[in-house]
Amino acid sequence: MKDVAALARVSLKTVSRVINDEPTVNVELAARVRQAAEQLRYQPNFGASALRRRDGRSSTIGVLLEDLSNPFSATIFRTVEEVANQRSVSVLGGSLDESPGRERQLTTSLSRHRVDGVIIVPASHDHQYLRQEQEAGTPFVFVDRPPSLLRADQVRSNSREGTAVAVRHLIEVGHRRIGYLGDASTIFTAQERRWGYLDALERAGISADDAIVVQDLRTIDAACDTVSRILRSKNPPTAFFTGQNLLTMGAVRALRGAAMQHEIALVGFDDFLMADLLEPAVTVVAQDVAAMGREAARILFQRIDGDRSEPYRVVIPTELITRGSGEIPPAR
Amino acid sequence: MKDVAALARVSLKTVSRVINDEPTVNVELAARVRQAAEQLRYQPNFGASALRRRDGRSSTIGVLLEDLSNPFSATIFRTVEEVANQRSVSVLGGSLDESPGRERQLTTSLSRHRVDGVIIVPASHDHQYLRQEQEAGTPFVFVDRPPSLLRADQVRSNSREGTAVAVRHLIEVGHRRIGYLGDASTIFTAQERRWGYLDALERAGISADDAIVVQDLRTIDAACDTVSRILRSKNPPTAFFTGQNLLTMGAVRALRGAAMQHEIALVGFDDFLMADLLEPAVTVVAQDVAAMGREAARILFQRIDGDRSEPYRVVIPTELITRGSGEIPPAR
DNA sequence: CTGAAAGCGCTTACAG
DNA sequence: CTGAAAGCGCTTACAG
Repeated sequence: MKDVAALARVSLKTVSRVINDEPTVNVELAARVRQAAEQLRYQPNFGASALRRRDGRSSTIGVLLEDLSNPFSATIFRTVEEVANQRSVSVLGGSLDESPGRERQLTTSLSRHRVDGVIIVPASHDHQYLRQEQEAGTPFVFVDRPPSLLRADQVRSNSREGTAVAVRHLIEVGHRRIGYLGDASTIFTAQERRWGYLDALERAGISADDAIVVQDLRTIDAACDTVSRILRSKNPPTAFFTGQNLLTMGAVRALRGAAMQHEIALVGFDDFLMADLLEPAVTVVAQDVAAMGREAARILFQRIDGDRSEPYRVVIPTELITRGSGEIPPAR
Repeated sequence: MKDVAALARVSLKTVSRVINDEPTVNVELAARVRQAAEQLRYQPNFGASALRRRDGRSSTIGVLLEDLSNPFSATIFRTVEEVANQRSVSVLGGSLDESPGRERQLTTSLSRHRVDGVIIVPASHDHQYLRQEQEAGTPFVFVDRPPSLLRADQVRSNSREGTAVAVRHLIEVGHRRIGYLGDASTIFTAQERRWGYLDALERAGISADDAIVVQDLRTIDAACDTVSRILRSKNPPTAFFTGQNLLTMGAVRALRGAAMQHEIALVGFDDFLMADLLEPAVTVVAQDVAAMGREAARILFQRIDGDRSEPYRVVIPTELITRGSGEIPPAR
């Protein structure tokens, strides 16, 4: 900037004015500054500018997700990025892998970078440690899972109702014995979905059987093994509900392995690429992940722009997509 | 920091020493500083520190990808993030969507953030504009596609050879008429794969037929439509090679739609989740995307650490995974 | 409309 | 081992 000022024969302050598009600059001087900046390929230093600025804005936000390499996380990142880019804001991304330790680490790192706001799919269950930062003016928007012991905005799907609808669908097809596979029970949505499953059973007067309700499954292989084991048990279910993408894929694999894919019904939570090309095509409860990301970004920037109202609590509806696997009637 | 110094009754400089783990600090003073920092929940300001530091390091790198929401890009981001986190470096991510304009925009933004280095899957074909930045000390590592008109490190798969191996495989199964579907011909890897296809045909003395070689296909739907159209043509191929994930999925859909999936062979470039669960399971040329990301990150940090040697050119091998669809013999 | 001085939070370079 | 002064690149607050 100093060099630009020298080359354009103006003061530092005038260069600063031109760079920041302040209107009160003589057209001729502005042109001279711009030409000098061009010639020197001057790039303003965001960090230095943020340091002195009144608002201290860094033009950076943070997005902390479960795992950037899974489609859910990646879609959230992408939609947030889209909104951020319209405002020339850059996005720092990080994966928490369900580790509260990493959550602490990465939020600390974001705070040292003085990000203007954070979108987070949290791994921990106690967010009091964010209070200070929040009160200092950094907004946090929680996605997919609510904040614990902290008042903050949240955006999520109606997991419980969505699951209940799906399980009710299986019941309507005639199933009375429905297996359930769920993710780690520490995860909010996993709990919600299990509740939704129990809601639907209860409404139909069916009592749950722990032998066919398995939680804390995290991978395709774990789900595959579990379904295989249950299929070989004394009184196997006639249908399965799987609480997450990978578990659905694992169930597909197990049913296929047992050549039962056309006899045993299956509904999964969350849609996935190729679900419609499997045989049978897989019936799912689809979440609108892009909408979740967009909403979260919208709220975050609203907060950054000064919105100080009560915390928002946005619930995005889910949709049952019937494709075949969920419409297989019970054999008996 | 000022407050911490006041509370600990030491100078600014001493606080700075403690924060940066300089060894020459009295143990007692250090303890007092740490306690004060804890009490005030002091978070050092990376930006301010970078501003004054000799090396000017921001502890941030940039990763510019094609589209964070596709598995290839997401995997690269994830593996880079992994390496960066070990060094407490944060990662700014961005999607270019094959737009040279966005590439300019986002590299400019990264430069204003004074990132310590950039990993990029480029969209443009002229990277001279990065020269100045590069000479000023910001290393760039190109992934999946080489730099143009710029000397820089690159990490990519052996697309051409991998494709040739796959097409040769189809020829060995007995196919002489093999359709080809490729991505936008502006993309380096799309060109490479087409060359690999032509290499294999030539080696077998088969002349290519433009009627069944289609490029510039970008989506599942486009690939599906194209395959459907070709299947209805006068002289359809007995096998297809698809140059990319989405195109493979589109081909699967089209073959399925025509109920030809067990008659017409298919090999796709790049593996995808569920490929092994389709019927028939899909034979693919798999790239080791995680290895590409890891290598790129490794090289980037080596450069950041001062490596000034000649540009690296790393080629990661691909692997043919036979699963069934590629082993279907021609009907005639 | 333009500029000289001060200061953001930190580290450097130096003196003690 | 510790600290007072200067300065990184920028914006603020003020004077002209």
